Amino acid sequence: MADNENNQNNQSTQNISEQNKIRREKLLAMQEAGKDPFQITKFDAADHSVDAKAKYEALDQELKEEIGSGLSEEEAAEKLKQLHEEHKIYVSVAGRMMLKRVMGKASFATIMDLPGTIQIYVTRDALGDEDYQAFKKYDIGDILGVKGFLFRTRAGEVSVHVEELTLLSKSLQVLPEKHHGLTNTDMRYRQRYLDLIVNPEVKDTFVKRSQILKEIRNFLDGRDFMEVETPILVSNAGGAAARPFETHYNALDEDVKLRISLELYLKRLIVGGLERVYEIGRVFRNEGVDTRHNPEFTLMELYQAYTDYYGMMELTESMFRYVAEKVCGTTLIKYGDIEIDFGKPFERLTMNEAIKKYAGIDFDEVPDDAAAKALAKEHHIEYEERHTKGDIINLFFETYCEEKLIQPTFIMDHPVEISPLTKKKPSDPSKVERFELFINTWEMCNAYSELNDPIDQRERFAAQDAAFAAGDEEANHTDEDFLTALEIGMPPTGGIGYGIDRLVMLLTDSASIRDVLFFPTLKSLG
RNA sequence: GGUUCACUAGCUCAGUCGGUAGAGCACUUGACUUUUAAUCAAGGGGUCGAGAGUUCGAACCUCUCGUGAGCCA
Repeated sequence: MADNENNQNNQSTQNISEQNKIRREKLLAMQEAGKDPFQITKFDAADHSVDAKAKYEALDQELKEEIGSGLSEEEAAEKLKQLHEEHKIYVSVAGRMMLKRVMGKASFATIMDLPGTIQIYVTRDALGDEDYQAFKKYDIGDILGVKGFLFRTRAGEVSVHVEELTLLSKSLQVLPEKHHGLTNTDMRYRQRYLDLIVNPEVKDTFVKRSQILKEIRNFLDGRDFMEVETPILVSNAGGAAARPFETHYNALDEDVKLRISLELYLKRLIVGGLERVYEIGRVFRNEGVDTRHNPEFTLMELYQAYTDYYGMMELTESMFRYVAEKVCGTTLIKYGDIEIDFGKPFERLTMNEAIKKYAGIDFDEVPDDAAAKALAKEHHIEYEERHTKGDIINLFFETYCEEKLIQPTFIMDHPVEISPLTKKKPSDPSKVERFELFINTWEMCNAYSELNDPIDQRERFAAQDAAFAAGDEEANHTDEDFLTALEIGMPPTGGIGYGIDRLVMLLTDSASIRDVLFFPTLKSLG
């Protein structure tokens, strides 16, 4: 603690750059002159940059129509100028100064607000000498509030002719360079606020992320789903194959885990009679980081009573199509060099069909674990001794099929061994009623006809406990309360889990999950 | 976990063979009342990620460590 304070003191007094020192001196001078920007509490930012410009263009169009085509070009231009003088639009805009061009007694600057930027024209004549001199000292990065009227400059840019200018906040740090922005990934992630200021496409991505979530909620609302919230701190983190984070709850003197999925609590709510529920929430998996994994990420799960995985396929397909259409305005999505078509019906393949298609092996003809392992050895696929035929099928799928699945494809009917919470297929109890949706080789969601047989579920939990004992650290553990809920009785139910971050990556053409998380998990500095 | 790459001014980047640390933007001062990366003139700004080693001499070579990115598992 003491060390921390020392470090901070060092930063604020010693390791301060020349430019930052100048900014602090400017602030101090303003404060001593009784013009402390930090004492200002509000500004009536009635207009946004982009709306103001649109308003002017609309008026411009109207006035041109009024003039008609009777006059010569020169006369018409003169008349238009005169009409604009008579119909000034007054605006009040606030934002961060991003560019500044001082030319003696007149200046141009660009200020940026949420939707975009607008140029301001600041003159000594309109502001008076004192305010104009003050403006000349303002820095790029300062927050300004301006009031004035709109006009078009000689170069054609709609700008605010400023009559009143207020410094609303002083920036004491130098912003990154105006053309290249901030490229250092470490700094972009640690100081996302800077990234958002200087790299406009970053803002676009996160605006889109918010729209995606909104449209998912709209879609589910249209199907009578109810949004719910369930515990994040749990004693038994189940519902997925992953290692949990562990922590300690002092008041109960009990170790708890952070949830790795939403499943077991949402199903309890189906037992409770809520019929259609979903949750969009953060889950935590104690695993490494790469371009598609962050230890905390946003999962959506939904459960619908009285339907099965075919119902879930219909819902999934409709939802992806709906969200793409609403957010991107099209169902043809460009991601890097490829184009993904959400408009066409999604392909449906069973896992065994997929392996047959891409590896030429028919696992329906493979009799037992030993035969499966022999095949794995033959194809140089590494497996563990505890693996069964189902696990081997999964390994073959991962090796030969995933990389082929670019366009949206439902992979169905997984082996029972890798699906501990799923109903078996009545026609073939070695398989379950499950699908995963693959797009661009990524697993986008995972859905089941949910297992509602409490006796079968207890056996599956027992198998998971055994797997854990045999070294599978990602295995589930028996959840007695969940079993009690199933014993009370859960209707036949379809359920799905969606990785929201990957969906956002696809729809925003982002190469890494870190580009769709404001603050991705990073190692703390020294 | 393995491996490759990156880390130099506030930011983006050069830096030759190991021989006095460079540019653009930004900053300061001056000129400039319709600019568009405004322009022109002058000036200031560096713990070369950290530490150790080799050397007469290290941003550069070697080792260790830190952070990040990519690839592999």
